[in-house]
Amino acid sequence: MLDVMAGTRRATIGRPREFDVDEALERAMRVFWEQGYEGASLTDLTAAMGITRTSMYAAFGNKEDLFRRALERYFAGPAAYAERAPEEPTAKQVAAAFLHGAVDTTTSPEQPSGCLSVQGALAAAPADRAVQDLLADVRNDACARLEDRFQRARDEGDLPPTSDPGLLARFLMTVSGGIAVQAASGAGRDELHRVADAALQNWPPA
Amino acid sequence: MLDVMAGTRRATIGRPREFDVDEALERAMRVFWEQGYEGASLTDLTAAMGITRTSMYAAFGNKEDLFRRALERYFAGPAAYAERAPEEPTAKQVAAAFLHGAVDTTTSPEQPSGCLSVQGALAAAPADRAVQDLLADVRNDACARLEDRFQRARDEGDLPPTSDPGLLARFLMTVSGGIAVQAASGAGRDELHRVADAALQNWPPA
DNA sequence: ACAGTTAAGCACTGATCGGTACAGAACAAA
DNA sequence: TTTGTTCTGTACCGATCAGTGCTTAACTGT
Repeated sequence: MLDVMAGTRRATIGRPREFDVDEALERAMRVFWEQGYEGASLTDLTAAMGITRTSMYAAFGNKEDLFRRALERYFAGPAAYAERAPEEPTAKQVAAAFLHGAVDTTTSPEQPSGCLSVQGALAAAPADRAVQDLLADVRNDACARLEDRFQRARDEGDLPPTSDPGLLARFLMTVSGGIAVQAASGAGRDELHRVADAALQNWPPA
Repeated sequence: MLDVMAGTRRATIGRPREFDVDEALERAMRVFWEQGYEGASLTDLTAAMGITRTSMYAAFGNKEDLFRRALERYFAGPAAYAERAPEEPTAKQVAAAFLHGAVDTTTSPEQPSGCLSVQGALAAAPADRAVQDLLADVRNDACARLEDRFQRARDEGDLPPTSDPGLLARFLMTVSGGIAVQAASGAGRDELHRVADAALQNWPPA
């Protein structure tokens, strides 16, 4: 039997869902963001989502799957700066967009402090290795994107030939991770913007 | 009744302890270091310490007290660089000792990767607020010590009058926190030393 | 020998963890 | 109305959490 409808939204048969999946996912994302993967219990999550455990399992699979979806939403929304920064026209602008974007996202007054992927990564019980590996992949991808971008910048003369694209990328990842830690510890937005500026002060000239 | 013996070691009456408190504390510290405060269960801890739950409670109080003791041991031992760095003769040497010390401690092949106080801080269930506050105090103390040191350096002409001691201190805390995140994610020691050098490259001249 | 004191070890507590069985409710197709 | 399908809510599962009661063991002082 050919499944010609694969990928299309099937006509609604059965009882219709009574909650908004997107809205529920948004709220779950915030709980994970505030409490980390392990710190967020299903009771916390479903209470914030406004649905029962059963509905959550039916809609998202399990806690790990829910976290995956929440993480996707995080990088598509609040943390989109990480993927957009490499599109800036110059290497220095890429770096500035990356760091200042990190500050804005981790210190937004309307959102939890800190970074979902950093919070999640450091709550490290060996049991949740799958989640840790997922987060490690996300971070490595971001680092690789920056490195590729700086490699291109060097090829184009936007960075000096002596510069090290991998080191520059790792440096930005390190500072942005530190910004997330500081933000989670309560550091202020203005202060962290100044820290970001300080980190960018010795950026290689074009 | 005057307790003239207060503070002195009472003669050993009763059954003698069969384990070395220091050794047990060292092993507990490593478990907290690897797994964070919440991630380290009493089963994990006591198994590593080689004692029963009962003995742990009798000797240390409870899990939170044990963590406090482990944290003290951490900053007296593996993370002593944080308190020793301000003793360096120049501001730049202070900064270098702080960052490279962070790299050495968080990437030691003989010890867990990352930083105990960062790992513990970001596993944030609201229930353990006492532990989070404790770790926030520790971090703020370290930042204040650096700031005082750089203030003195500026007064002594070791830093230019235009430099901002608070910003320099916060910058170092941010980078060292980022180093801890990178180390926990598996970044290599040599690579992080290069990142530390990059962060120190634009340090204000004397 | 005996009382007093402290530690060790087993078995247990109530609470909470992630996850689920089951029954009823709400829809589409027949 | 009946049947099939999907969602909702309750009430529960075994496992694990931090923490303890109680007995027994090992020591000191008398």
